[in-house]
Amino acid sequence: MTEKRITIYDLARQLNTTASTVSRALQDHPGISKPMKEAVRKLATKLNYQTNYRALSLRKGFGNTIGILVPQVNRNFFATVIHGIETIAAASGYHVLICQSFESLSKEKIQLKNLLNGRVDGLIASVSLETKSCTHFESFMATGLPLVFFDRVPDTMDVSKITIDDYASAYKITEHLIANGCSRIALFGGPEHINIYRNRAAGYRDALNDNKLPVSGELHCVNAITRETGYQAMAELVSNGVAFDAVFAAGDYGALGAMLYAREKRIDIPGAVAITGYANEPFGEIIDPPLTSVDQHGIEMGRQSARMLIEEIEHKGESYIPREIVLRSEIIYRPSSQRNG
Amino acid sequence: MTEKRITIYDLARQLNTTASTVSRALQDHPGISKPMKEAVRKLATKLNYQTNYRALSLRKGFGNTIGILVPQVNRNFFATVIHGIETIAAASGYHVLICQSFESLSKEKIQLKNLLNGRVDGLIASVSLETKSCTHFESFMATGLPLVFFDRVPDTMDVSKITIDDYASAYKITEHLIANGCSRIALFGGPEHINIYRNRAAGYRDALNDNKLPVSGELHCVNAITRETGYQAMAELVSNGVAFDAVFAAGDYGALGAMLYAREKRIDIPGAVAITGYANEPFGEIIDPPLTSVDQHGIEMGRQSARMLIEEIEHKGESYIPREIVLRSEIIYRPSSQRNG
DNA sequence: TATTTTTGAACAATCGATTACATCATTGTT
DNA sequence: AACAATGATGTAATCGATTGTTCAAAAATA
Repeated sequence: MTEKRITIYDLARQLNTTASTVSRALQDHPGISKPMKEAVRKLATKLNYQTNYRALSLRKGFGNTIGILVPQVNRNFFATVIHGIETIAAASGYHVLICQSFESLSKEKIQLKNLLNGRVDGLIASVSLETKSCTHFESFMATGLPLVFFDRVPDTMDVSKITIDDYASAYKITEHLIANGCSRIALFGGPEHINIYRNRAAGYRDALNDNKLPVSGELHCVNAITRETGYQAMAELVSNGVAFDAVFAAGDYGALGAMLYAREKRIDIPGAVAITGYANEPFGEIIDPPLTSVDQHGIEMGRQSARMLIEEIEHKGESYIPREIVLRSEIIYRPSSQRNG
Repeated sequence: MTEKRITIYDLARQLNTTASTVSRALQDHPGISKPMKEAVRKLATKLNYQTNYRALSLRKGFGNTIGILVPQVNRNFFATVIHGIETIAAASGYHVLICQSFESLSKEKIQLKNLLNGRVDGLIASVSLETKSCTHFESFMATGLPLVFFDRVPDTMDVSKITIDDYASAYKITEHLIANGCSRIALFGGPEHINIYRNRAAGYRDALNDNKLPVSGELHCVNAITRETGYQAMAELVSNGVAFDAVFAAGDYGALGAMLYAREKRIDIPGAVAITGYANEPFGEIIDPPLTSVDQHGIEMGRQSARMLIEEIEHKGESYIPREIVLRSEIIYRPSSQRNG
């Protein structure tokens, strides 16, 4: 059952030569004669020799593997980013190791510890909702491993980051609601220690201010980015008798909760309440009415993250100046927010 | 910048002892004195020593890592199974390495090659849609690494497998459609070299036969499991003037395509055409009308897969008899298929 | 033919851990 | 006082690859 793995020593023995010769032959080293190379290769394929990654990476000190740490893979945005990373990684000869924090700080820390034990040569990460302090990421960096953040990035750290224009798109989508006749726009926000939610909230507020609309506290639902909290936030607005004619949700799932509540209570969308989301999850196109949202160009974000990280990995030793890239997002206008159309 | 990693040799040098003592101290070996253990541990934490996974796994011959190879992580079912696997893996001290085939045979082969190079101690897999022959999985097994398949499993291979009762649930859901007055039920199938689609189709056919309903070729849409192909299949049925009053889709995305076509053409669901899906993707609850589907208990499937694999890993050497587990699925009845109700 | 150059392959160190075995000092036994 | 038992470390081999150095034989040159 447990058949031994073939090693270069096995090959060497059968060919009456040494492991070093076998190793060089397999690498097409110039110092090895043609017939020897032939013989080695032939035997290697015959015995289905596979180079032992563990030995190789120990010897070389790197393993051509990049780690990805995301809150959840079961979100279209993250899955898409991963896809983008994989295309670039594969093209550059890197493998990808995916880990999830499930939005939990403690799990994030555990995953990070595993990763830096020599499993990866660099990391692409997006922090969990619970992550306020980043000491664990700092000790990851202290080991000298390159790190690139995307989307949810800690702003206290001096690392490469890639984000989208959260502020600008939130501003723009809020103005879109205003243009559609909304003046009392509720904000379904997320934890503001996370850059994206802070920036989206800021864009929303500034758009209101610039349009001479009041920013009201009762319209600010602090934690409403899941389906459940979105539903609840909507329910509370209604039951508290708060007057509002739109919801700007900082995430699609919060918007979904709002829509489901509206459906249940027969609140007309967008007639009574216009709704917009954020992330352009696929269900937004399916739901009735289809949901206006912001596409974050996940594939591109993934590609750029991977390129940055690989560059850092391959220039290791030379001091690398962290870069920050901000991608332009795209607002996808759908019926949930358009009153005249 | 590139700060050297601390090794046990560094610790030994600073403590005027040897690496073996340090190693033993860190493992709480009984032969090491208390004060020495204390000193080692203190220095280790002070210098933030991390054991080198590459060296460790080379030495030990295993790395406490299990690989997962799935078509896509961006499917609720697969993401859920992965979650289930992770819970068990974490509890047993294993890490998880996730890879995607993106439904492509060639990518599946590449991922598999990477995995067997000593990166994992065992693999949990579900094959891609393109996978007809399994020689690549056989050569994975030939290296002696344990392998467990779930859901989409090759029936030619003698390995542990975990599936759900596709046949039974398809039979039952077809009878449900019949009970709702449907007699001309279209089958939106998938490639029948994949066990699950073959079994679902068989359950459908047998239910029709047992209820004395004809199995008509024109109602069998061979490849309709994506949103696009589902849409197209529906369009073709209609444009070919085929009489049908229900769709049993072997996958939720095929059902989604059908529903979107129906929505576009104002075909009443379930009045004119009743529709059922398979996999219980979350959008099924959101879409209007909500979609009847089959829940596959992904978490449980993941848990059991992980348990089986870990057991095989830890009993390596002893010859292991492959097991097959069939889980009971659950039909989630929703309005898309209920005419009286 | 004697000497130098080239060629092809062997030798041995290394990566960072673990672990069987050897060694030494101490304590206990008779 | 002689000897065994114990406890605490050190020595060295090992996992499977890579690679700088060495070395012998063959080829080229004088």
